[in-house]
Amino acid sequence: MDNNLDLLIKKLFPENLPSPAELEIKYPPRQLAETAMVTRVAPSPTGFVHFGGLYASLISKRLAHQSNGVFILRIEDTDKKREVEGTAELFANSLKQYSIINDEGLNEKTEEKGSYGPYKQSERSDIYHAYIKYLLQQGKAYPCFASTEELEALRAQQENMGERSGYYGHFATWREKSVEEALEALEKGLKPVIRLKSPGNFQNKIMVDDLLIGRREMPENDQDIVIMKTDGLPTYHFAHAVDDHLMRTTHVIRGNEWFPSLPLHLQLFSVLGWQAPAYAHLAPIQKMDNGNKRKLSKRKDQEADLSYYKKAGYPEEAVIEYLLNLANSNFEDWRRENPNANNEEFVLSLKKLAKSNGPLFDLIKLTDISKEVIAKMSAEEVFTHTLNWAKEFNQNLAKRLEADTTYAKQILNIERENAVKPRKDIAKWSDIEDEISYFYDDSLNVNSALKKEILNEIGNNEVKLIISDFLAIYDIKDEQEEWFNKLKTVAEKHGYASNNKEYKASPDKYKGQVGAVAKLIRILLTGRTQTPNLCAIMQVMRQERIKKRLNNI
RNA sequence: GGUCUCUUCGUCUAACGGCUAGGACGCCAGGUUCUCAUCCUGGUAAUAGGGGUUCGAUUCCCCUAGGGACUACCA
Repeated sequence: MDNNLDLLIKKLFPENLPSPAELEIKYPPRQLAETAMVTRVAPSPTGFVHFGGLYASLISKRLAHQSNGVFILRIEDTDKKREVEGTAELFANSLKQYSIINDEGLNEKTEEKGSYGPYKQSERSDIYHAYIKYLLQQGKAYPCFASTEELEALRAQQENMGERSGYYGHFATWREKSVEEALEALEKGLKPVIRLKSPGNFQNKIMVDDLLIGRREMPENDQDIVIMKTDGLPTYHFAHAVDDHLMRTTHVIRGNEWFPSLPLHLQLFSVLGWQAPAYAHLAPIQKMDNGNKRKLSKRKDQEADLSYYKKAGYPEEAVIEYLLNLANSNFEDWRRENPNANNEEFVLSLKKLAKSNGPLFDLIKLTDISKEVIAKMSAEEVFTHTLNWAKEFNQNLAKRLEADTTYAKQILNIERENAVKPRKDIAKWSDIEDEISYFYDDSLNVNSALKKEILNEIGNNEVKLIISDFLAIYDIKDEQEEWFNKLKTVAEKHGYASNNKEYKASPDKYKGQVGAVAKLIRILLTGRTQTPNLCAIMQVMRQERIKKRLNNI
């Protein structure tokens, strides 16, 4: 009997495998302080980076680094059918862009760092096999040759009878089969999966602890779940237990879709004789869809994919601050008290994460945060970010910026570095093109409807007189106050009140007020009725351009 | 169906069982400014419903309703 079991195991795993004891030595407990947290993010490479993945990564990384611990990036590529090549690198790259640097695992150059690897599950087969072999020897796991059709039939039957579906109890037929029967099936060329022989009873209740959800009662796991698929790769559940034990993870932070699997995972740790890590299950970020909330989904929501923010040109910092705000609502209080601090200085608290079922994604809130973030940047920073963005997503803008970088930076500095209250009208780099277009002669619409309108309103001759009077006294070096005084002088000369109060007091005495003259100049100069400070704009535009535009009636 | 979980302004959320349920975003109104973006003032709006326990319930308990997750050889 024992000989036959050995034979079966040898047929299943002919290769030379390390023993569990050897693996314990190879991956020893980490020499870290008691309070240090070892966390990891473990994406499966399916072609894109999910917004929720960034959220979990941010929290995991912050908690690890705040406690002088370790943050790991592990790639869960055990599903060969769904795998999209290059996603692992994409993930590492994206994290890096958002300043979420992992201490161990893959980096953006497809190299690995850290001594607890490999960090790609597809390269850890020997490790998983070692433990599966061990469980088989112990009689805690068994091969199962049930076909997909058989399993489907079983499920249908269970549904008909109103029973819980799954492979458990007396439904788990291969659990009771002899080693000889397994050998026989093997002889026929059938490929088995390996199942856990669950020691659990569904009637038993166990207490599970979650750092966010709290202490909860759940039924024990009694499902003989698959731990190794026919292709020899482990399932998520098994790989999770093995990897997080061997990598000495202390805190597993992941989406709460895993919460129902917690009894199973605790059982796996117990069967393997290991201490389970602490768990924190995060609520997924959701979206309103026909009046119902649902998880952000890749297929339906473009904002689920991280590349959406990149393409639109939201600064990474803004996205991070939005997520920090979702994670800990006191972040915005902290930000108000520390307006210029780096958000890295904010101490993230696991306890303050909301328990609710998941916040709704709010683009308007992100936009607000983004405007604040950009308002604090220097012209140089805005220029660099915009140029980098434009090189990838808007070639024309990139060319324009590079053609005269000094001019571009001057434009971007209007009401920025010298301003008491910097402008807050840019939420993303893609907004810039329109913001600055009228500074460039090839983008100015010289025959705009607005221009015709104002010329009609005031009269061509009158406009010419106003403009020539203004140009006669205007000096490019004029600062705000002087500039405005000159504007008032011209306004008064042509029958406009120099301030609003006077005009309102006796509207009959005037054609209008100084604002009307400003409006005229603004339209001739920019083709718009709404722009930043005109005086600042004119200083940047330079004398020749001003003359040319103002005289082009 | 089964297991689990959640529910406070439109949204994100705060409130040892104890002030008029607080803040932020949005929206609205007023003020400042050459227009806009700002900035300042004010306003709008919530404890899902029903029972208990209690001097007192957003908070504790029960029921109902609704939402979400899981229920694969996917993660």
